[in-house]
Order: sequence, then C-alpha cells, then structure tokens
Amino acid sequence: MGRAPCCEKMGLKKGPWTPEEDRLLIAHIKKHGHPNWRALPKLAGLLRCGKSCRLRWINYLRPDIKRGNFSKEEEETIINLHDMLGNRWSAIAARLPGRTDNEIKNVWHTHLKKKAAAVLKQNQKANNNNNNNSDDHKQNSKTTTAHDHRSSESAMSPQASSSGDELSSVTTGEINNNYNNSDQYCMDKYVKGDHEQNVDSFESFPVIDESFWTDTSLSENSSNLTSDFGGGLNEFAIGHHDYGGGMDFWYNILVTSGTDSLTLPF
DNA sequence: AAAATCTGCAACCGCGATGCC
DNA sequence: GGGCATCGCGGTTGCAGATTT
Repeated sequence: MGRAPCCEKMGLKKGPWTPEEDRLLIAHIKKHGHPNWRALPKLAGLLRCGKSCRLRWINYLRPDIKRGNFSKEEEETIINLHDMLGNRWSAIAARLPGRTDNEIKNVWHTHLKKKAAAVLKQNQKANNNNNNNSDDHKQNSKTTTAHDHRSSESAMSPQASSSGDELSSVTTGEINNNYNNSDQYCMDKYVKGDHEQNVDSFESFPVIDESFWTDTSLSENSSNLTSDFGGGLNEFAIGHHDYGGGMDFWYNILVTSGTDSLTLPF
C-alpha cells in the first residue's frame, strides 16, 4: 500500500546492461556478496535499482549459469515437471542445475509449449481410439470425473489459478488427469495442508504400511494416492502411468516440502 | 533489396510473502 | 500487532535479429 516502485527515483538506468555494468556488479558481489540488493547498486557504483541488479545476477552473471541450448533430456524434464508443477518456474529451475526460471519460462513459451500441445493432441487421439476399441477398458470411477487440465493454458497446472500458495488451489479430492508426451496418462493429486480431510474424501485411500509398497493391486483400483509424509515433508502424491492399453503400470512419487518438491519414480 | 512479420530472449513490472522494527 | 522494506516469483513487454513476402 503506497509502496514506492523500486525504480521510481529518477536517474536510475533501465534497459540492457553494458559490459562495464556487468563487471562492476560481478566485482562487487564477489567481494561483498549480496546481503542487501536494495543497497547494492549504490555500493557497487551502479545507476540501477536493486531489483534490476538481482535479476541480472541471477539470470545472467551467476558463475554457475549454464548457457546454450537445452538438451533433449532437459526439455523432457521441463515438460514433465511442468505437467506436474504447472508454471512454477522456480521450482522447475531448481531441478535443472545451471538453468534459471526466466530461461525455462522463455524456452517453454517459445518451444516446449507447442511441442507439448502437439504431443497432447496426438495422445488424445490415440486415447480416443483406445477407448473406442476397448469397451472393457477399465476406468476408475475417479478417473471418469477427472478433467483434462490442459484444455486451456490457464488450467494446465494445478495452481495456475493460484497467485501464491503452491498446490493449495486444488480442491480437496480433486484429481488432475494429465496427458503427457510418452503415450501415457498420469493422475497426479496435489494436496497441501489438511490431509485428514483429504484422506476422508478419497474412498480408496490405502493404509500406508509395509504392504502398501508391494501391493500391485493398487494400480487396479487406486490410481492416485496422497498422504502426509511427516518428518518435515508436507506431502507426497502418487500418480500412476498407463502405457498403451493400460497394461503396464508404474508410479511416480511427488514429495513436497515447503516450496521444494521432488519426483521419484519407482 | 526493402518492408513486414515472426521469434527468441533479456529485462521490467506488479504482487504476494516474509522479515524486521 | 501493524506498518514498512525487501525479496522472490510469475506474467508481460520491448527490442534485435532472423525469416518471409
């Protein structure tokens, strides 16, 4: 409320950075670090606002930045992570060493979005054929009510409509039915916080005990599970992936702790 | 060859979260 | 507990180079 814009002061430079500015910024951060971005430009002799300095450092000057084209593996990783996490670019970047959220965001909008959309279309087509050809194709009752959250960009991610609290916009018990680029569909459920309520709402939620990890029947009737992991982890979620005609199953676990999350295939 | 259009990317903007006084 | 400062994130913009007409 009434907060002054960070570059309100006249005389602060905007636009592309010059090599000299880069040099000054690097030299200052190497010597003093960046305990206070706001104060940094003055101390470094730069006519920039702190925000601009921070962005330049994080997106371009950091020594561990990896430049150059994205590898196929990186692209696939981004597509898969975006499928699970939505537009949480910083979370995606955290899993791609040397890549920045800005870079990933750019590459998504320029390349991968189209790629993912094309594959999605292809998969939907294949899926339709599959459904038509196999009346007895088993559909979990939850699955039939799930919606394809890629039907529009804003709905592509669980939290796309959320402005902040990651994962929290997904209503309890909601299942997101994702179709991605490897002839699979997966159902990922994201829940944060009130796990009790969620468990209650999920009819077939199994007991997480020793047998849970070996019980193959779970893939038959429970395509999506979630629970509170405890021990500092806020949650985990499992999605099952159905290759081809539903014959081959495997699972991913999405473990989330605070703003960090990790996908573990098993 | 010039103009129009497209593409890629660096940088900016606004807002919510967090921390500090 | 409230207000302010700062940080970090995601959306958007603007520009330069590439491509097409």
